[in-house]
Amino acid sequence: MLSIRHQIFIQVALHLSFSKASEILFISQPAVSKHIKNLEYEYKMALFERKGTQISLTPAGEVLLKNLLQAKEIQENLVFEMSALQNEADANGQLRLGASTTVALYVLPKILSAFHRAYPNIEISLMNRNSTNILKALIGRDIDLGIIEGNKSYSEVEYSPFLVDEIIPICSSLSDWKNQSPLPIQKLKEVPIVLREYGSGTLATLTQSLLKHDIRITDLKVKVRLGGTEALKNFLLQDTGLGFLPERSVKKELETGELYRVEIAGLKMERDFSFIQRQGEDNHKLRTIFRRFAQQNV
Amino acid sequence: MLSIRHQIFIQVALHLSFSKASEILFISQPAVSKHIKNLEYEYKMALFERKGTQISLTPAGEVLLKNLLQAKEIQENLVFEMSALQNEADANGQLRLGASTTVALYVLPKILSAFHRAYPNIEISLMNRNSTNILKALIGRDIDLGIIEGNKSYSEVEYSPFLVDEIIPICSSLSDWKNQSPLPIQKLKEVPIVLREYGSGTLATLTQSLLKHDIRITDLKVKVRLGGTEALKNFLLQDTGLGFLPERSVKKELETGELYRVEIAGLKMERDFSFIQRQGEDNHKLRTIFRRFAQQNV
DNA sequence: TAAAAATACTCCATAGGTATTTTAT
DNA sequence: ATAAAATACCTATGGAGTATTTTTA
Repeated sequence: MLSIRHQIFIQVALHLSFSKASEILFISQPAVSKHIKNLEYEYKMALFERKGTQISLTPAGEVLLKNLLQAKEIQENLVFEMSALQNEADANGQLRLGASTTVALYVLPKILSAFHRAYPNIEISLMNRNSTNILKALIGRDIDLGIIEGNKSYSEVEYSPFLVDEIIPICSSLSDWKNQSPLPIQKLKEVPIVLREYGSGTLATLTQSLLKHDIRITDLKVKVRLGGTEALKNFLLQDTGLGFLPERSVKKELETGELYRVEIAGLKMERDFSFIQRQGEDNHKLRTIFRRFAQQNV
Repeated sequence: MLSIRHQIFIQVALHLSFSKASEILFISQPAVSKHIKNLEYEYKMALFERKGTQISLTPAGEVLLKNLLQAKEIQENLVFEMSALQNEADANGQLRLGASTTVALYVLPKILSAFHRAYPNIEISLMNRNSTNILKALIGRDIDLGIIEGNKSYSEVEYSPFLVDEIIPICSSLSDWKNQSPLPIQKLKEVPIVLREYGSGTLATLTQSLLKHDIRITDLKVKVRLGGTEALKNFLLQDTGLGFLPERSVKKELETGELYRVEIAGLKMERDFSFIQRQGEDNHKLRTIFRRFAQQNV
């Protein structure tokens, strides 16, 4: 849809290199030079500043890039819609997802597998970072669709709800706390606790929920702090302490009986996950289809 | 920005004719045929149905057109932004406006003249219809920016406020009602009145305002009904009756003393005019600039 | 002196033309 | 018979290549 010339410009502008662009596009470097020169003649303006071996965008180049990236979004959608018309299974396109750990590890694998069966020609990539970095990656156009905690309605971003994740108290089936369930909430202060590291979303939710019962993290007998859901899970499997984990991350272990869900009266820990995409890009059919598919297959 | 091929497709799809498109684009009809054929080969789908001498879009053609029109919006914006970078006065583009009578006749001329002085290379066209038809023209993409009464927040359309128009009671300077000002509102029922035709916005506002004082149009002694503001104004200049007109339409006549503003206690008649543009097309710089310019130069 | 962009030149694919045929009303 | 699109065939521009030079860090 976009003229070859403008497609070439986009790559040069994104990589700030004529030769890098030529490699990506599988054409020669002089061809790239010529196209950019033609564009500069066409617009009667320099699009790049040549500073020795480095190049950078001029203001005109920035304006051009901004508009072309918008058009490129439409082009990608067009590719998808046209290919999908022939046959759903032939639908063609690429989707760059980003999600924070719980979703990326325990929710998406099943969904992605089913989605891939339904649309085998869609290339999906998944980035796994914390919410802040997913947001950055979205704004920086490194991903097309993100799934993060909360929905703080950032002005550059559109939110749509995905799922509610429950954090539950867990102990090993060997642990004594299994028999003491349900546990009165104030009793928590006497139990040896295993926690996630500072900065984890799971820990933040736990902190929030306990505060409602006037309990602070510092009131707890914290035995050890572990980085990552899996590490914590594996620790609990070997230990007698009590830990807090997303229900989805221990589904299998609860079924096999390796881990046990301890009831704590009145303690409900939930966090919302939402889809995010860049403002004004809601006419992108593949993203909409993926969102609906995910919402229906959680 | 769009490849030549797709630009040609757009024209064929909009006019549903290969030869019409060839005329518009100043190329031969066989060239058009070839390009469409190539596109159909590229997408591996028919884009047009050939039914004898007529052609129509296939579903695939519809999808392609929809996406390309979105991209064309961006292309037009790009042309404007790039040309404006060189020099504001060189800014290049076209703007198709639509407005209802009061605005088109009494507000826009001054603004358009000033705007043309500031941006001599922008082609402006102005369509003058009633609010409903302006809305239709906007949705049908015959205009880019409209100015209509009210702001009923139609889902396909974005509103932004422009100005408040006051409707005032008017009589000729020869008329006796000039001396009876201010007039008690109930006295209106005894005054010979000249009204606009059914369906006019001015009449609707008048009807609304009188209803607040429990006065119906049928309570008035309506002498004559006239189609159009100018007709009504010219009639009043020759007559002794009382009429209602937008203040902006009689500004000059009030200054010269040919017409006179009758005060009616407690009767305030106002209507809001708003800019309208298609949803999601707010990144169109020329339209934004024109809106701001107009708002500052009312 | 090495890395990146620009220049020079060559070649061929394709956008565009004219003339003509096909198709459906 | 006429209007519109398709086909055939020709031309020339411009997009792409290789080889080489220029530039500057």
